[in-house]
Amino acid sequence: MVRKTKEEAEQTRKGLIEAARAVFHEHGVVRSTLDKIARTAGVTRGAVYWHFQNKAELFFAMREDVFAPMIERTDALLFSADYADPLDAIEASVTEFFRVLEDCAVVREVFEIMISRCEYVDEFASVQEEAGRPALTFLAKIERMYRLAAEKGTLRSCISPEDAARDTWAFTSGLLHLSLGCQRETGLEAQIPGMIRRHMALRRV
Amino acid sequence: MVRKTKEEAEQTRKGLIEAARAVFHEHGVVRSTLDKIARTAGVTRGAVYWHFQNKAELFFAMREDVFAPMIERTDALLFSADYADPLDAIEASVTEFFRVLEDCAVVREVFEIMISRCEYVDEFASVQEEAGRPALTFLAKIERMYRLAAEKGTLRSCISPEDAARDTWAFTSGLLHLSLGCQRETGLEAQIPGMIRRHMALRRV
DNA sequence: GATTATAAACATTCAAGGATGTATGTAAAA
DNA sequence: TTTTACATACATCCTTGAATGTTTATAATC
Repeated sequence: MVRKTKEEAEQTRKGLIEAARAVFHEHGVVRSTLDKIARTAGVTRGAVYWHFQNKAELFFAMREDVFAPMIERTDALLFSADYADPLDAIEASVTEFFRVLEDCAVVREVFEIMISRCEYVDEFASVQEEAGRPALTFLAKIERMYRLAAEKGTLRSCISPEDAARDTWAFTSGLLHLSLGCQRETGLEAQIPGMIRRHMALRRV
Repeated sequence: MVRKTKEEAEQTRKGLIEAARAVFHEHGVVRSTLDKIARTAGVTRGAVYWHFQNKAELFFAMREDVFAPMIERTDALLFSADYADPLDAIEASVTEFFRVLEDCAVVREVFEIMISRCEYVDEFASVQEEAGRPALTFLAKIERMYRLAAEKGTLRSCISPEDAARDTWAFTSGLLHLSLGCQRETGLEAQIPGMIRRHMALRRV
């Protein structure tokens, strides 16, 4: 079987990304060989080298596949006009993020790979920078929302929007790392929505 | 040169741990070969296999070398009798943790390796669990302190000690990951003490 | 509408270079 | 003398990148 149609080729590509996710998740990025990924996808290394330059590019593709929709989804809530109080928007956005993380195995796997199954050196050093960018823009976004809340008077006056944003920023990052990194099977997931709610409650008037 | 004295042998062991730290930090754990580590320490792989069973054991030793003193140090502050208010003890302990992290390159390197240069699969899967244990006990410890604060009346009554502890837990973890993982060179380090202070201020009466 | 040239979409093979674990050698400390 | 604390050598096994082979979808041509 050679020379597939465009749709079939696209299927192969998707299959490789899926396989990469599974293999990366099981063996870690460095120990995952292109051969194993290819075999998992039911093809050979030739297919990998056709669709991607190398392992790093395959990794990027796998990541982008999940990251972009995730950001779009949470941003939609964060900037939704449905919430009169910006604090509600922040709470909804963060809650949704962790809901997807728990409900969608694909998303969770990719985040688990990024957090505890990839060594950010050499070709992958840039991944860390790129992964850090969404984190930085997230900070900027919630800072904006906190400022809005301050103007509307729903943020407690003893807290500056900048401080509130940084605190929530660290809180969210920690929650992500704790829930995926080390605290599996401790029932943390079930507590996350409550933790978020009470975190936000701390800064409401 | 063969058959060193016990002290010299111990020096070799220390040297191997130091070399491992440097090489792990530069190339990531998986891509670090025992040969490279040995050469960096000025010995051969024979020495590595004499002192350690394999790479994993060397990794454990490197980690323990830094972790244990770190925990001891922060616990000393957390449980110090010098602070009348348990919230002050928590603040001092966490602040000290990040101070050491910034001041001590060795400690920072080990944490950086643990956070972004190691793939937690196979032989290293257990490392993640072990690394998660200090995190869990930290939660238990600050929960105890928050409870004490509640009894003393220095914790705001609208927050339960459990909630306060979990929030601080996530905050601390996030701070650690943000400062080491992705937000280098953004001046975050300089803001950390202030962030901790204001985080704690949020829950003081 | 049939033919044909082109290039897409892989499979296979090759060359080269490590890495690990173990086995063995060895000189000095104890 | 016996261990210790390594160094050296060996066997095995992988992995990657590139080169080359193969078949067929597809577009251009007639």
